[in-house]
Amino acid sequence: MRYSCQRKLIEDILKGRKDHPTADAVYLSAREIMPNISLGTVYRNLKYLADERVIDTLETVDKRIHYDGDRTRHAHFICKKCGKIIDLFEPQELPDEIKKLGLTVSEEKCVYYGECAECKDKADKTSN
Amino acid sequence: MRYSCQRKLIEDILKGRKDHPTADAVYLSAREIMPNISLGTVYRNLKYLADERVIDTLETVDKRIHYDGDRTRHAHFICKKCGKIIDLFEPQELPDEIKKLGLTVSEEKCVYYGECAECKDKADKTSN
DNA sequence: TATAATAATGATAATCATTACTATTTATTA
DNA sequence: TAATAAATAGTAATGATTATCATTATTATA
Repeated sequence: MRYSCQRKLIEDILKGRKDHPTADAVYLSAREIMPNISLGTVYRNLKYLADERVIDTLETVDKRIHYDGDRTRHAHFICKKCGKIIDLFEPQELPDEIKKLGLTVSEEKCVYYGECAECKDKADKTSN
Repeated sequence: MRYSCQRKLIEDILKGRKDHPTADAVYLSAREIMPNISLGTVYRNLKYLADERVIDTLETVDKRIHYDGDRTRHAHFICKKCGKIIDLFEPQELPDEIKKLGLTVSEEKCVYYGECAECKDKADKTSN
């Protein structure tokens, strides 16, 4: 593994933020520091880092890949109204069927969709 | 909601199978019965049925939408080796944080990735 | 039942996120 | 330092999904 400054930058950007940016968002951040980094390099390295399990990916209904620099085991909640993604760190047990069916889990991707507290408040206010 | 024969066919196809086909696979099945149905119609109706919550969608690392005619609450396991998708019907509890953070969940999409029993067996045999 | 209103279709073009390609640059190794 | 290999920037290609639009089918209503 050859660590180019571009790859380092991309990893640092992702590790340094707590949200779940798409490749495009990472590209925008990267260009602030390295103005002529190319989008292809960002994609290539995000893919590379994900393959190497340095970062995680999050597949959502928006059909864009969201990247997650936090590899501690956690689930996600996505608000269908505002799009906000919330981390859920409390550990969950694996379904019993996993063991029964002889499956080996290497990755968990639990995503819950619904309405966040803020959007619920807003909805309540406007209905009065 | 106007129920065209195409929409009915697409719903029936999905309800009639236990796998998780992509739009393309549904299109192939549909053409066997209605040879000049268009791919656009298949996409349009799958989207429509998903929006109406008649069917479910499954977003995976392959970046294609998989459709699921079974709307009973269940999780999925995807084998990284053979790509097989296995339904996990045993109910799981929602993370406690959902309640604590005041979130309302309308949809759950839990996907586990790993190795299925068959692929594990094959790997064991070849290593001997 | 005929008609008006409108929703859905088939065919095709457009979109857009992601990947592949290629000449060039950069890093590593001998 | 030269040879080897990997990574980059820039750009073209890919491929799943959507949008468009003229035409057809479905539903409601007179």
